[in-house]
Amino acid sequence: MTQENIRVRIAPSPTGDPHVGTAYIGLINFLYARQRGGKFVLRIEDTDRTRFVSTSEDMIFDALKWLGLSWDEGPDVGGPFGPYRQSERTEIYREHAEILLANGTAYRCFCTPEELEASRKAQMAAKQPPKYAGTCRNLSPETIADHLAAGKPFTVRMKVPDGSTTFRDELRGEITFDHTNVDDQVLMKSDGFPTYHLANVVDDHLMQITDVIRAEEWISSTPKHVLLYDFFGWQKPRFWHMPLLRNQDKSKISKRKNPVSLVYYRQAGFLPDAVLNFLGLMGGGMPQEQFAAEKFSLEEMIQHFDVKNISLGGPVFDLTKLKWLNGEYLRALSAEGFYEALRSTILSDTYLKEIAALTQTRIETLGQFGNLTHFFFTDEVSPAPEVFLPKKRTIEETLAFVAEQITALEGCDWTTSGIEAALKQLGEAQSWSVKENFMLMRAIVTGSTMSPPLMESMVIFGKARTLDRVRRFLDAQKKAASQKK
RNA sequence: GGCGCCAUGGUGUAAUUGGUUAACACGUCGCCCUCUCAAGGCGAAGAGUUCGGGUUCGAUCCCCGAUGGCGCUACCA
Repeated sequence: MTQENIRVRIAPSPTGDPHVGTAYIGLINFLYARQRGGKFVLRIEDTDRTRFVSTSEDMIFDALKWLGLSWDEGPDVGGPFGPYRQSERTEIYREHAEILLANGTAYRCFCTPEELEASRKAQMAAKQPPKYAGTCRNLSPETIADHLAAGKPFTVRMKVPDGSTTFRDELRGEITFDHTNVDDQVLMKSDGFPTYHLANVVDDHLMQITDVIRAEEWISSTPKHVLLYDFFGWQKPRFWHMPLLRNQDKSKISKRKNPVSLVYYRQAGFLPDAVLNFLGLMGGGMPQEQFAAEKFSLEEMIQHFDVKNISLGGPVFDLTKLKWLNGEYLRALSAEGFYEALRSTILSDTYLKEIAALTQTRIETLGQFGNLTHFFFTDEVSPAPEVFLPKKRTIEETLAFVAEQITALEGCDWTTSGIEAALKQLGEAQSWSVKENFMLMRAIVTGSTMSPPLMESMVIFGKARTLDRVRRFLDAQKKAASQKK
């Protein structure tokens, strides 16, 4: 038996803050590679230009480095199978789409988004499963030539044959999908970018990935991928689908119900070792006899973790337990180490300097520094209704407005002007005065009606932490409101 | 709705892969320590393994069904 060169990858999309789910899947892949002397590849899947966030890629790099999950090949370090950014590989996908077009396993589709939407609606109304109607499946060469000559935009779809696809999931065994449930997936969008399905298969093959370890949500599209490998005549990798991290209510983990940004965990003062340890607890994987206390390092995970032991129920990401674990790591630090941890995060010079600048004209003795800035250093503030509720507003409309504020903040540039513009625009649309609008936000973020400049404070406090604070406020108030009823 | 995946205390996991009083960790509660609060120590409550059928001398574990949860169902990943 020849020694197989194990190669695995994680493929995050730069669509926002780096996600705990990425860290989780990253950890599993990292361990898998390290345990087998394989390579761990980082690939950026930036094929969706509509959701692209320019700052995202660097945040992903930083977050993974912070955790200590280093990659052997990637956009920043290069490697023999680059480029590792899909937006730089469009030519490759185009060529491969041509191959499929030529061998008859794919076809051009000239349907417009509007037509597709209408068709989908009709199917839904008729209680039919929404599926591509196949309008362009068998166009004559002449029609295609005409459309092309007319410059009509088109997509490339895969031509799913009759039958069924069975593949092996390393954790679950064989899974079969009847092709009546596999749609003629778009492979190339009309903007010339590939969809995930094409890019993922092409890259995994070209990058010689041996094991695709990804989240469970991909199971239903795996038949499409398997079909594509067959269309190309390529050898398939092994598939491992990891359970999805969950909110308390068991739904797929989401920012609405849980902090999911790694930036948040970092800024809120979690230690990377604790986060990694906690992630390693999700789904099991570590032998319990040897680690009954459930505390272990990355090195110990490399030594003892076994992907095959992952249990398939979706684990609830329990912040309470993460905090306990983090506390354990904090206590294990030397006094000096603990102080250093503080100084490099929540009491860093840069953080302190930025905060100090806001207070100089607002205090009369240095001893008052804390009075004005405590909210920068606490995990939560809980303003009473007298503080946050505008005089002429009901609690219901206020909370509804806060929900809107969250949405506005999520989408804005995290600068003073960006925040101000987003909030003002929302206020105007909803007929909230600037004063009501900003005072409410001030109360939620600082816990008080008196504070340093709001926008500056929010910028310094950080997007991830600010949003978490506002979301938690909303959540708590909603609960309080519903209990009253 | 269709298709798929999953199912052990409130939460995360164990149970020589058919034989245990179902174990450990978090959380909760109580006691001790203590100027307070944590930490730490000790202890307790909490699941008869979603339910119903099978197979078996015997099922947490194997099979079938039901129920429930989750995911997918885009020119998003």
